[in-house]
Amino acid sequence: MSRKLTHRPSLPPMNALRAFESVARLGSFISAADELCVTPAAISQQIKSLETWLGLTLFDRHAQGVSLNDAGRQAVGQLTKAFDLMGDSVSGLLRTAKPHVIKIATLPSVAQYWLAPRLNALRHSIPNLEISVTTRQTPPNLKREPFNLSLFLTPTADTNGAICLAQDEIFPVCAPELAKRLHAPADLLNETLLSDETWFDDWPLWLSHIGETGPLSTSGPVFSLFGLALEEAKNGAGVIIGHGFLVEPLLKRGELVAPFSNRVTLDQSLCLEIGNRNEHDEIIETVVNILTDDLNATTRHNHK
Amino acid sequence: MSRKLTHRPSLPPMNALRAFESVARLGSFISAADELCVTPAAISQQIKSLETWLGLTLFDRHAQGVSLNDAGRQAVGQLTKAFDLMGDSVSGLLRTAKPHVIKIATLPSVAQYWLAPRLNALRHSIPNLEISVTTRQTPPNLKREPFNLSLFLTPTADTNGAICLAQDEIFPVCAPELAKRLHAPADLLNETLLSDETWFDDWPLWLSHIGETGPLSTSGPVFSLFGLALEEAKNGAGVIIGHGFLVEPLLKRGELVAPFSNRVTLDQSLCLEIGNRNEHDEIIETVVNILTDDLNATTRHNHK
DNA sequence: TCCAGCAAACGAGATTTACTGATCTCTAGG
DNA sequence: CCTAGAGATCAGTAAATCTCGTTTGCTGGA
Repeated sequence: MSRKLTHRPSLPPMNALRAFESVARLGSFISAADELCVTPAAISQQIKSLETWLGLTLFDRHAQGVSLNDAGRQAVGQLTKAFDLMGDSVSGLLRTAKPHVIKIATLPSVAQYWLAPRLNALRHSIPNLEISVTTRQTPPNLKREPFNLSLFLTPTADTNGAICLAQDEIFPVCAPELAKRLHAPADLLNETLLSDETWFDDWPLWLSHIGETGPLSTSGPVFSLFGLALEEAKNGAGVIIGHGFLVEPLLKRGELVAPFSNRVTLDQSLCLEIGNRNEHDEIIETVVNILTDDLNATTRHNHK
Repeated sequence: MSRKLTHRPSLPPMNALRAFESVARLGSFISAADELCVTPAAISQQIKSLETWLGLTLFDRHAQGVSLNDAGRQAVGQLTKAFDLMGDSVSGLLRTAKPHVIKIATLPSVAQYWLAPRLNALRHSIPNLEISVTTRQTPPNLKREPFNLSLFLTPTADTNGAICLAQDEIFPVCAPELAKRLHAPADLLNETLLSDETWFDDWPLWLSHIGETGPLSTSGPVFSLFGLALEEAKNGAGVIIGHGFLVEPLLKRGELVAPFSNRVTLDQSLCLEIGNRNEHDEIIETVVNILTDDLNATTRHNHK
């Protein structure tokens, strides 16, 4: 009945609020766009629609970006709480309804070379376990998105509350065959330098750390996934920068070798973060224990 | 860059969450549809999309409606808090940014006959005051929607925290000319009985309360607004059920008369509710004082 | 001073999402 | 057995949201 006399709902557009919260928290339209998986233009429009609806502006616009104004600063705290609550309620729902499902978010390369070898141990130790692995380039916001675990490279500065599994260490690796031609970094001049989109900067990074500033071209083939590039390297197609925790097993098996001793330690680690959990959630504890077995091999089996 | 490798955002559809929260709180798709100003079909689809996304159901379906299941019950509390927080942050934003704007939500008839005469007093007492009156059929959720005041008929049972301005009292009124023909309720048989959509039940209600169960037809012309019907009554077009707090001034001025002494007191009152406010918000205090002047005429001017 | 580069704004068209209106199902109650 | 009420379903449509290409405004370096 009163449904016909349609009054416009006096609520602001919610998606615009989410966009605002994201921009406010991250500090720029571009980062917010990344987080929400849209273009900055979409963010720009959402913010604009919100400001129009409210009849006031929320950001000061500068040439080099935006910054919250007083009004925006007032609102962001509560909004962040609200969206966190929302995310947490959904996570909680899924945890309770499907306690045997573990959702892990990680980098594609970590999933393939670090996580995959350990999945069998997990399935073996925990009957009925259902593991869902989601690969992405950026870590999820565990307060919002319903993942149980996240496994990403984290700058050493902000490893609070995370379990560090391995310091990140980079160095060139290649097929044993090819390595015979390499005696010093300068020899790389004659080789194909492989790289991938995620770690595109690894070659210049390693070269500059070892003091090599020569004419080495870092413009070899670029693969969309580290895994693809690494397979090529195994086939002898070129040299690639490997990350210690990923290539260690391959080195052990002799499928790859590290032609130089120059390892560069980066200021970041492979870190395991745990999402909000229910009380007495033994499954997640067990999973974490197994994944961290490499770290504290002596304290294994102390779960349950 | 990583913007291109579009991972689907791991968040549930927010509008579906809002629909769910509304249904959970109100207990039915239809009430939720009313609250959100959409059809029940829309709610049904939103709920369904949410349940599909989650991979679990949130309601038990019965023929006569839905009821929350365990999963739904777990989630609703947090979600309600989240949406309340969201609404509150927006309200706070508007209050702070535009402290001189007072938004009032009320019934159309109350706006016209009760509020309008008092607006001048408000404007007169508070310089620069900007009053925005929104009329609708159902009270706003003050935790969510950015109104400063709401003025609606509230059942006596749930007047907690509200200021009751007048008990609701209904009785027939008509033009003085027409009243000459009316000596007892039975005389209404020969008259046109006016009514409006909002208070369509007033005639049967009054008749049954005074013990009149006769053949009186209550099927006179129905106006979409009480105000229109009342104007017709003033013009002598028929008899209408008036609400005491609305027609009192018209009776005083002699534009209408109450032909019978049978007044029926309903179990509801005109109540003023105040939305979340900032500390030290003198303007809203003043407005409330002026609107409640009728009640406590002796304590007036005690604001400031 | 001029130019390159970054971040955001803008506009048009494409796409996705959400809503409506009509129809169908189920069941409690007459 | 029939009816009324609450949902579910479906197809067409309306609305919102997004993308792409371009433009603007500013800044820091040549």
